[in-house]
Amino acid sequence: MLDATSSYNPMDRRIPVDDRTGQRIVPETARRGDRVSGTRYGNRPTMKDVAARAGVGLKTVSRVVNGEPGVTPDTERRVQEAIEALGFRRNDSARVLRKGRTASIGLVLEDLADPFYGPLSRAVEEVARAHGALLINGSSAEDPEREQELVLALCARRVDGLVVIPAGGDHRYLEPELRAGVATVFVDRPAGRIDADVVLSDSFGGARDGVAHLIAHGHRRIGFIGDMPRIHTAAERLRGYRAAMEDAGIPVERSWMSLGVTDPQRVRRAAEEMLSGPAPVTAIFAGNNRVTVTVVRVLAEHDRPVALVGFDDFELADLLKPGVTVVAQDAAALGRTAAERLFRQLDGTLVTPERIELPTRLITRGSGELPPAD
Amino acid sequence: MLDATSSYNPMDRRIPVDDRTGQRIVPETARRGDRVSGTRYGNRPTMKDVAARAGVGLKTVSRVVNGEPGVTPDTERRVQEAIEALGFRRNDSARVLRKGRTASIGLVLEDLADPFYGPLSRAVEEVARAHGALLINGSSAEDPEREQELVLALCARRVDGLVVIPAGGDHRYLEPELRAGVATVFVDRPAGRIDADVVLSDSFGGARDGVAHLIAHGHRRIGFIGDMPRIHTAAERLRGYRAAMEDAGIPVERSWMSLGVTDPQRVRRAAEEMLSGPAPVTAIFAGNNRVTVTVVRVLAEHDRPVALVGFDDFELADLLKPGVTVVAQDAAALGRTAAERLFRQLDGTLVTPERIELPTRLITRGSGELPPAD
DNA sequence: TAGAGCCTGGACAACGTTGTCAGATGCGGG
DNA sequence: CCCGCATCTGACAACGTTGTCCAGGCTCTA
Repeated sequence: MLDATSSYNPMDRRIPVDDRTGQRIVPETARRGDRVSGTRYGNRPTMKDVAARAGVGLKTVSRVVNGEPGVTPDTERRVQEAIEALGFRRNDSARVLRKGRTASIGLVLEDLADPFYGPLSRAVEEVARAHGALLINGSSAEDPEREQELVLALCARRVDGLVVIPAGGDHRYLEPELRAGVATVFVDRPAGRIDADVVLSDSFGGARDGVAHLIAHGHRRIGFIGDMPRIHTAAERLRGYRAAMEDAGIPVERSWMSLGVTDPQRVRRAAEEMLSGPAPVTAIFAGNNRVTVTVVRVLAEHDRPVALVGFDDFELADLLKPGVTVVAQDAAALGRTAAERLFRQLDGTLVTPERIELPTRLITRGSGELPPAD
Repeated sequence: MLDATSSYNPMDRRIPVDDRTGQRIVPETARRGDRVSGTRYGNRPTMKDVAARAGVGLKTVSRVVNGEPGVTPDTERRVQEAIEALGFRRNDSARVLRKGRTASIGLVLEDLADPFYGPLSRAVEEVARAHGALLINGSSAEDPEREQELVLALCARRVDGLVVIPAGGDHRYLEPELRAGVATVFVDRPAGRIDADVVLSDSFGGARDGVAHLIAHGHRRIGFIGDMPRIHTAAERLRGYRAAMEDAGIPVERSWMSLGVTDPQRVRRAAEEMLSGPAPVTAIFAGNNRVTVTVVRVLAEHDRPVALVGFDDFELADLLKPGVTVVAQDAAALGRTAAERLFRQLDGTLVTPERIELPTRLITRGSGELPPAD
């Protein structure tokens, strides 16, 4: 774990006590009375300070800061000078308290470092920016509790809206928030036990098409490696795999499927098992990005050519030998669509929650077109 | 551009006016007087509402919410029930206003979608989390004005600290913020005209080592493709290139260097030019991630083998044929180090600004060890 | 049984901003 | 010269929370 034993504990619930004496430490605010030339010592100038310096009223400063009409150019100049001189910056917390809106939206995703979420996050940010809002984001690390913790922290900060890539399966804890008017859109996976907007990729259709592609190239023994079925996308992709196999009248063997496998070592083992034995698979369908990459590594060490189709595109997939055929989903489009719906909720254009599925696209690059090496 | 003509304009400076009638629209707050069973209609319950429902005083609710001592179990239970029933969530804006700290830090980087910044961002987030703080981030898109806009917006929201990957070269606009006690750390590139903490990779040393590596493998005509020298890292890497060449006594020809080139098409053209003509380069040093990838693409189409070393590692570099030799920097370490310094500033452990350089690591994978094909 | 001391709970002000409203100022016309 | 009007300005309350401080009720002891 990370070290967090510092004295910076903004949300600390304990009363600070001096280690040696056991005395209560004098809280910061008690020391703040001292004034140095009009501004609180060690603190930021307020509109009041600006007003005093410019020799005008408080509200006049407010008007200048917000570009409201009704201030003579001369007064405005004096105020501007005072602002400049003091380095005044409006306190948006106070503003929010008064106005009710924060002009910020929250994004909760699984892991910012995952290349799939980078573009998604960026797309959400761009839409937010176009609406004058800032983006606060957090990674749930695929942990439902951490997701809830994050979401509630964002709500406590009164974000105007939430874009959530759910880790958990039960989002009833959001009900009071929805009632309070927090716009909410779920992305990539549907919300659990709650009626809300959802924007998804067509995981089922994409996986079915990808597997059908392998079947069309003559494969019958096709492996599937994917995440835990409790994750909606993983379950849907598995369903797509099964559907394609069933459509082709191929009974699926137990040993061809590896579920809930996600870390490289286990993926590696799973792939190696499928590829050994008396009747090894001749093709593999990889349920996501990370799995695909690991499988590529395994296949690179493998002598017999094995076909591969992966769900989700990745950089350089075209440069590998052979290029990796993938079912591509558009992460940026997911983010953009979700954010746009969010802001339409906020301006009242949107009322009824909907479920939107974005199509996927099969990109053939070679690995998915290899014939079975029986 | 993105559509932003909605009625959601939280930071709008104009007074809302009805399009057709020209009448001023009644502002939200004017409608909020209506009360429904104790809570503001369409609004969130406050501690006052909880207090009323639980039949206790306001401060008692505050105590329960913050886990402060001095509340009988029975009272606490009643308050908890009221909180539950009303779906109360503490308003952190008000809290901030009162306490002075927001428990959030801002991160301004170039582009969240860039694979280099994902891990960096995540590392900052983890440290923040360990300190109970949330992360707000924004992309500057390498635009100094947008950087400043973002930073100031974050300051207005009173983030406790800032981690900035600077796009601009002049950060004097941050002076009032620093004076006001906003902890600030610059990452990846140094701050301009201001005295602040900086955490960098050793771009100069890394580039010098990378180029020296090529020289050690017999190359003398070595190309350099990098970003605009106004970007500090780009300038440093160029300096490293020149230093290595000079150390080896190789005079650098003008045509070997391509600066300020960053989009794929121009990188492609630059690489092709270096590789043609009477005395083409036999090796290329790529100044960053994106350049490296594009050069790999060009070389893949090229018949004669050309050695390549890239600055900054990327996923799958090992899987290409040949594997790409890189000077790796640790993005996560950059983020972690920066964030840790930030919180040490916040708890007062750290006072004097410092410049920290993190070492790079040469990872040989094949492309950098190719002999010159003279 | 009275008084000291502790524990619990609540009234109140303050944080920095914005909306309301009324007062001040200046100008032109009667 | 004074009134009316428009324009500009400022006093004040409110937003929801937390820190301070005091009151009232309890227990314990002399």
